[in-house]
Amino acid sequence: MADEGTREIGRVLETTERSITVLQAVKEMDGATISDLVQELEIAKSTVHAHLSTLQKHGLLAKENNRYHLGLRLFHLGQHVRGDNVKFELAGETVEDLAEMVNENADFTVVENGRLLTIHNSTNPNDPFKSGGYFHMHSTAAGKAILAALPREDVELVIERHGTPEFTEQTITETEELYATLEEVQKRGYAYNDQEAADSLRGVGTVVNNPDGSVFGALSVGGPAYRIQGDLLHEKIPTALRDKAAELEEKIEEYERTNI
Amino acid sequence: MADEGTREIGRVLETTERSITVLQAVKEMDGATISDLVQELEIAKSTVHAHLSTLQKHGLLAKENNRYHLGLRLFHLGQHVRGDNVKFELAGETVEDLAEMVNENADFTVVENGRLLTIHNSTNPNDPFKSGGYFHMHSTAAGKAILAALPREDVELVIERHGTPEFTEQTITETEELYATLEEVQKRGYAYNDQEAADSLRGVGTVVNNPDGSVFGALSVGGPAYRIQGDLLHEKIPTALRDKAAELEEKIEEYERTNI
DNA sequence: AAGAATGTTCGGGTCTCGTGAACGGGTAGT
DNA sequence: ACTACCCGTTCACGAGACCCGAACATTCTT
Repeated sequence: MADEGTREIGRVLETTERSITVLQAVKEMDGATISDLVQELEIAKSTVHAHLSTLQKHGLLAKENNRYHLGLRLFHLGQHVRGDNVKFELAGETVEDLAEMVNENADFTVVENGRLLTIHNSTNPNDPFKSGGYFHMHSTAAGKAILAALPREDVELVIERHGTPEFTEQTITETEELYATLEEVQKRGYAYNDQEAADSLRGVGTVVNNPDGSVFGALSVGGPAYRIQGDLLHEKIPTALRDKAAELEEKIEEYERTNI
Repeated sequence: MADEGTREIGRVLETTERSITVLQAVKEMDGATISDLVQELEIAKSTVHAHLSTLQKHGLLAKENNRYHLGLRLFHLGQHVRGDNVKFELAGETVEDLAEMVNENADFTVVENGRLLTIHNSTNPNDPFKSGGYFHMHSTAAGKAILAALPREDVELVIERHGTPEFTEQTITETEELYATLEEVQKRGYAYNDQEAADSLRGVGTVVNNPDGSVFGALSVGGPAYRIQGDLLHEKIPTALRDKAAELEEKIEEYERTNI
């Protein structure tokens, strides 16, 4: 579950990599025609065509009058990732509980390639942080909670790969300041995000560990700064997070004990 | 959105196809080692290794002590499919409304490669029909509602590709009987599923069309047979479905009018 | 109706993919 | 402790697939 073995991989197939590049480009352009892709990727038209055809044949892309979009099979595969992972299911239940307890939006996130990926969130309809989105770690409560639990060298790797871009005036962009903050987080047991990712948004997050002590992910609660303050921010949410994180870790431990 | 252009595709890249085959196998085996895959796919070990490395490098697969699983990037991509499609978002809202109206589980499904794919469902926690799953069309209310709206030749294609497997004693396995049922559905405006997919489960479904008249997907409501009966089954649910389907079609029409 | 732009098909040269065999690491069993 | 086995990883080479450019088909515009 941890982000293991990410460096130095054996042989790589260039054709498959190219197909993935095309897929990625279609995603980022929110649908594209062949000509769009030829311009964007600077690959011969016939080549792009072949990749698109192949991906379409398998449902990874869908074609709608000469525009290609991500295909529904990707949705199926994506749901499978989450649905067949008991630990994620348990985390989902915890998120729902947590959101109800504090009456604010809650979510569960994991690290993927040095960024935070939202696996579950309590979908108060129309909230901005839908599951499936990536976030930087240095500017979120969940991210800082996780970084504080990782060895220094892993933190360095994350920074090296994604930097510490500034999203608001509050964003921590200096690595020394970040390390200092992480030490505080470590002592406190949970992390704050005070309008560091977006203005007028606050959050609190705490790490969730695997039974073997490695990092599984993080639970966090967030919302508009005018609501997330005072007793709620400093007492109610941290307590709820602590309890629910401990509960989730227990559930995972029990599951692994009985099923492995 | 409709299942267009599925037949006869230009050139196909064998390397990419092989990678997709490996991905698919990992999914179906719910995680696999290299040796598992060698045995299953009958491809040289070094070849499997190269494909796995490539897929892992891009996050499509994840490795956990020599076992490969579907990677989190697939989850990200899958969410993107649904999240960036306004029509799906609108359908999601409709599903929530619908579930609340009738106080039973509701869902929205589309056709993908001749099968039904669940895009949204009203997640009463722990229900069995999570989104992302495939179902046969001949044995579900939503599937029959859609088939009834398609030209005969498309229905034939679906049957040709996936057959009419028998899930319960009630499943319609004879094509002639299916065609007769579809005509009834057409006249009635909605379809029933009386324990045809699983014992003691009933459902009602209706088609949702695009503004141009093509099929977009289907709304359906289902639950245990002891609850889904009498007035609820024959009046309340059909009425709610009709209203909500019409409402959804209007929203889509309005969206396309203002945004295209 | 003619032209422009875009999607699709086709053949050949080059580079990569697939393979079997050898290597290395870890585990179980004696 | 040692060995034998199993599994994952690397390597070199020949066969064959991929990438490209150009020609063809199709759709939309002027």
